[in-house]
Amino acid sequence: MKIGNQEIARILEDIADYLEMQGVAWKPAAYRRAAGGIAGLNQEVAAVYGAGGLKALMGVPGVGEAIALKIEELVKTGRLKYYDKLRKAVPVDLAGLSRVEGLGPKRIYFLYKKLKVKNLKDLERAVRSGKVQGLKGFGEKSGERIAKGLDFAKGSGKRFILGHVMPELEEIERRLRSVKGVKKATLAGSSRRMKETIGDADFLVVASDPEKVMDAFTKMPDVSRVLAKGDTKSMVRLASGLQVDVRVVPDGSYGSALNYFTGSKEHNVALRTMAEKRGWKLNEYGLWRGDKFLAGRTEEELYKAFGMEYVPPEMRENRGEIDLALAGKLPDIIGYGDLKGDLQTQSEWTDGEASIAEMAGAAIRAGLEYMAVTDHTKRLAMTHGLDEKRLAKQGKEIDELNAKYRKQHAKFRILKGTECDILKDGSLDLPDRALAGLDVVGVSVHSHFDLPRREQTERIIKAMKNPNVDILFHPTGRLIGKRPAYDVDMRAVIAEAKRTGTVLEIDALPERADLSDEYVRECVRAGVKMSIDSDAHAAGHFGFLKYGIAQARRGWATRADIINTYPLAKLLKFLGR
DNA sequence: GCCGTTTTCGGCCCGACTGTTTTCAGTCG
Repeated sequence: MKIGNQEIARILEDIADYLEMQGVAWKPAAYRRAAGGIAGLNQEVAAVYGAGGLKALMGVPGVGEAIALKIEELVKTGRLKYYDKLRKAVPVDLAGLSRVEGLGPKRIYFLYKKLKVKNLKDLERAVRSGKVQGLKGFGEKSGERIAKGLDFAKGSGKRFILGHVMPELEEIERRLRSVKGVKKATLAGSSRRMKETIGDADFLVVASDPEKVMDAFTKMPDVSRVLAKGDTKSMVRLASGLQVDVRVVPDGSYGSALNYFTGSKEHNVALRTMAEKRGWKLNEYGLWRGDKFLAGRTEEELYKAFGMEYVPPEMRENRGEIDLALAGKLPDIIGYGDLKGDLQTQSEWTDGEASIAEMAGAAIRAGLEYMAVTDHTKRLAMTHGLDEKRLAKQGKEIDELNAKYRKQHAKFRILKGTECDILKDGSLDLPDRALAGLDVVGVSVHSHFDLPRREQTERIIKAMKNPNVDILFHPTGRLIGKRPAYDVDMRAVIAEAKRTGTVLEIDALPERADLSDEYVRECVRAGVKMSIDSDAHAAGHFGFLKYGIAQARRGWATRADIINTYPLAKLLKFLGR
């Protein structure tokens, strides 16, 4: 009965598609905006409605009276008569069919009318039997394209985790830069904004010979299909399934094009609206007053022309950054080189792959000054979690390593820590006397993910109240694409963190990215400190830290908000050690 | 259907690419 935000957003998207089939103007866009507004909410729609009724629903971006009434019906009854009626008239699997490349609402409707295609299975049959080819508007190529799109749609249509695809994207950037005649080549789009997941990737190129760029791009070894190849724009699908686009733009428009293709769409729309209000025009070719070019060679120039501070890509979501940039009051967000240490790492003492010495070596190479060893505790038997005795033994090994660093006059220091399990009742997996002897105590949930919200929240809060506890690791427990966050009242957790001085972690492991950017924002607002940790289980994992920093930047965190930007002495003082 | 320092009407981003179009529709980003 209880209906979630994603479900409501999906229904609104479906309604948009149905309206588009009928050729209705503007409404589809309105429903899609509302769906976006719902999907981006940090709170359950049902809770919003419960607290403030219709009025509160209308406060959601893109939701007006008519859509608020529909949401009310959905929340109250779990159904929507208007939607049921649309669906009955054209009973097709919209979500499935629209994942097929080249199929939008109009063609889905057409195929339903002509061939009674309702889902991917029907479509496959229709294409195989050659019924699609020859229909008005569908030729040989269309049939081929749909057949190929089908294979892909059946498998996925999913989003990609940033940290998983970034190495390949960086490689493509290098390749593009090495093409003869290329002056500039840059990753744009959501991956430049460092969103935790991306749907596709965009590159922008300035080149004297665009054709060469297109040839090189479409012939890269990891390209599985060329979706389009033109003079200024090409699109390919990689073997991984990721779609990558490249555009060649004139040098004089590089900044405005980069801005345009970096997005977000919402940020760009706000900029464009601002331009229009001043009687200017902004597009991917530049900022114009009539025929006069005002700016656009670089992004810096563009923002300056608006009288704004430069807005870092990670902040471009139209969540208030534009007003702050206009006022010259953008926060000085943390930079990619600002971390001095890492406060969550695992070693071969439990489920890590490397010895403490090897991990420390990698941390030093990553430019860090300290690293906490935080192996699991005994409750996680499958990782050979540490009990009090083994923890003490591990402490000796760390003392010896630190003594060696001191002798070598190395600045590096290993901190004794733990990732102590929070048990079902909120008590901890190690006795207080063991925790008291450590430099840094992290706690986390690894079991009983399905407790009811109140119980889960109270469990976590109880652990935070233990005076030995410094950090709550991966606070919501989500694994992107695999497991949702456990049901926990994060507002209450953040409030408790403020009260107890508990640090909330931004776990940088790409599939965790936990806290999310929205929660980082709330912590910044609440004055709750955070740490950015790699959760490294191997020497190569310190590279994840940059994704954690990105998440912090997307949440507008400054160095002061992140405790492992502090030099060691200041950190130890903060931890009360 | 939404929204508002052009506010209760009249706008709403629009350019590129593809296929099959004889001048443009559909899709995508």
